[in-house]
Amino acid sequence: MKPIAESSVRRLALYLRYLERFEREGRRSVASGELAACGGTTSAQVRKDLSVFGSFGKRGLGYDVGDLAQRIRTILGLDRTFRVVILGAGKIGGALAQYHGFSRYGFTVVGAYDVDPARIGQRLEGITVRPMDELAADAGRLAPDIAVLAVPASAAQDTADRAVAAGLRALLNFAAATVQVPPGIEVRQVDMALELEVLAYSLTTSRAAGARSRSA
Amino acid sequence: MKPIAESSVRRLALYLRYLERFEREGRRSVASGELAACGGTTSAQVRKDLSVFGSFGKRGLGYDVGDLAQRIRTILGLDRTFRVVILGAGKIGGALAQYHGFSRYGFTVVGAYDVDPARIGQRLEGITVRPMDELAADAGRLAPDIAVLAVPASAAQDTADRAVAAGLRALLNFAAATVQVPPGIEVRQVDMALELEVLAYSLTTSRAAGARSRSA
DNA sequence: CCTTGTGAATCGTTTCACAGCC
DNA sequence: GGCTGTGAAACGATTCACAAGG
Repeated sequence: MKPIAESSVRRLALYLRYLERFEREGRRSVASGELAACGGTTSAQVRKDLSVFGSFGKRGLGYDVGDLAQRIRTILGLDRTFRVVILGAGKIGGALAQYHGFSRYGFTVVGAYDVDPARIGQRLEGITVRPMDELAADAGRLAPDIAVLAVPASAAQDTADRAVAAGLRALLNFAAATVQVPPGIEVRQVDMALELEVLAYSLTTSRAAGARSRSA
Repeated sequence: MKPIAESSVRRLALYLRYLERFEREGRRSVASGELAACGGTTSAQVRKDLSVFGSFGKRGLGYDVGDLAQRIRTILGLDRTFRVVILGAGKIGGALAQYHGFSRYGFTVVGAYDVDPARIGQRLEGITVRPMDELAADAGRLAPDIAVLAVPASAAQDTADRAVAAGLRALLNFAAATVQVPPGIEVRQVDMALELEVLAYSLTTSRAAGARSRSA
């Protein structure tokens, strides 16, 4: 199975989200143009994204909602549940633990860890915060797939190292610091400060320009 | 001033972050290759990014740390403070309000709003939560630049509409829902569920592949 | 007729390679 | 010698446009 471009993966995941809404609404079929409108792209893009994996649509009619949703789940490997540990039980970690979208999209929080003794033993949404030092020992039992880093920037690299040492191969890093990991480990950065800076830039430029961007 | 590619803006903001660290450490000069290593890119990329705006470096020597930092601040418009309102005072909104990175990068939280009467009047890090209905009325006094949406996906569109009605032109949306805005309004999406799904995809594929990605 | 699936054309970004300069 | 600045080449992604099929 050839590697798909990340931008394509993102869009597919987004299509899936809308397909699931359509499923709940009882819709039967959907055209590429409608999916495109939801995700802010074009119908040709939707069809290209899908065409890599085969021909799922019916010409003149569109795609079967349920069928396409299931196919995308299979393509993306989202037809199973993923086990998540939260590293850092501060405000952000706590907020993430209770985030409802987690379970909705097939992710289960199976553990929470912190280095601060004051936080160890606290309960976050039914999960007891455990000492960070126990992460590697717990990993065998918990079998986590993904670590979410919710620690200060200064602790990000150390926490990433611990996660990797515990056998985790996918990290979602909320800290405003790039972390270095060995090859084969996947890291995604969610950097709020950076997003704000990009917004700030667009504010400073578009003031005059009057922004002729499409309404999407 | 011509519009720079978003990918370039992101990298510039990242270079700035590392330059500021170098400044604190008392470093005088830096070569493109070093900045590249920090941000996981190449020296040629760094030089291309900068060359759009002029020639700031000295051949054979590199860039002056303080000078380059200041130039990037000017380019990105980050040489002033931006005023942020937080819309949604739940767990996520609360966590964002206390996020220290905010002030560190030149963003000040000037207000917090919620529709839930139970949350109105609560204090978040020195900010009193106000009724969402008052947002438009407060906007003149607070002069907010950016709205951070920390509401459930189901409320995202309504909240975005309120923000736009209140005169905000830049939104950072943490809800797992795409929002539609009029042209000229900038929206950035921080979608944790989507990031997790991308990670999940990489887990399902790379298992066998053995990932020959660069160590960055 | 409407909508898919897809090769070809276009567009933008990244990488290469080297001349120019300190 | 070492590193910048930059045109040219390579690459990748998006858009176009149309043939094919329900």
